[in-house]
Amino acid sequence: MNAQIEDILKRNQLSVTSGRVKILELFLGSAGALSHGDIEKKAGERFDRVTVYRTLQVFLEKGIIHNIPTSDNSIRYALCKDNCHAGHHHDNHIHFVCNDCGNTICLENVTIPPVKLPKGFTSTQVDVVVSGICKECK
Amino acid sequence: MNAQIEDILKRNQLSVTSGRVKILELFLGSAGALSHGDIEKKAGERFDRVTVYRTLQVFLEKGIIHNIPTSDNSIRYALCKDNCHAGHHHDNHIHFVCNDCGNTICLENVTIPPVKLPKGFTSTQVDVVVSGICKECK
DNA sequence: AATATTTTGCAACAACGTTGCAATTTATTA
DNA sequence: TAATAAATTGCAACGTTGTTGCAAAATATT
Ligand SMILES: [Mn+2]
Ligand SMILES: [Mn+2]
Ligand SMILES: [Zn+2]
Ligand SMILES: [Zn+2]
Repeated sequence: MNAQIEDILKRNQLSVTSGRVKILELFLGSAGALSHGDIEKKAGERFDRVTVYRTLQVFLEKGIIHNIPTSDNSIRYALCKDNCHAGHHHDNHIHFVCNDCGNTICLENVTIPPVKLPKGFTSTQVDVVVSGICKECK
Repeated sequence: MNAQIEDILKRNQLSVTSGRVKILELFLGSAGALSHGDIEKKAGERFDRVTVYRTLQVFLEKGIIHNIPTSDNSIRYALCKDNCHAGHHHDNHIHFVCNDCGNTICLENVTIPPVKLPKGFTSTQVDVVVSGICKECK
């Protein structure tokens, strides 16, 4: 089994189970972000829907993955590259959704631009989601 | 009946029906954005769920409202201030989600910052959603 | 007022998401 | 390694959310 995957799980005090390993494999092997549905399809029949829900939730809590807001009721998830922790992410990149291929990707090299809020507002997180045509589909 | 509301509908070649009027009243009377669920609750028992879905869809297509992406599977909608048209919005503001009161508001005065994309990517829309504590909850 | 067009509500359904609990799997201890 | 403790999984059952077809009702047009 992939040592990197085992390391991710152990580092986060999670039991190494076939379901979690499989889902991490999917993330590591995927160019873009994955929705719950994507994972269910790609994982085959082997895992119960509920297990996928619970696994994503745990990964999110531990800071192993982060989620990407959408306007179509299908949250996408992607691996955190940095050492993120529960509710304390260091990811600071924007996300791109291709209107052609549908892929959602992390643009790791494009940092979140500064946003000046009106007086009285404080911000804890800024999400930037750009949609358009990706490099591959151009 | 509110003349402004009738005007919005007529301008968009939509029949003036009690459901559409009611939903526009809700938007005009609300400080923040509304989810489908919010509208169903606030509208009372008077309208069928399906009518709310269809109305929001039509309003979206006509450019009467715009939607705000979220990470919790509950899209929010807000009135377009400018003269937006089907798939051709002029709104160029960011959105703020308060972690305390839960309100989602359009910050009309905060424009979307420029985002420099990697070579090969083209953008048609940029969504910025800031979460934190709002002016009221501070 | 009569007719044509559009919208609505209902019913039925599909997809998505949640919870409790017993069985299984994984981790820990001896 | 075997026994035990702890955590995870699958199942079943359920609730919520979103979609579609169609006849009835409302609205717009003549
Ligand atoms: Mn990302
Ligand atoms: Mn807005
Ligand atoms: Zn693409
Ligand atoms: Zn607030």
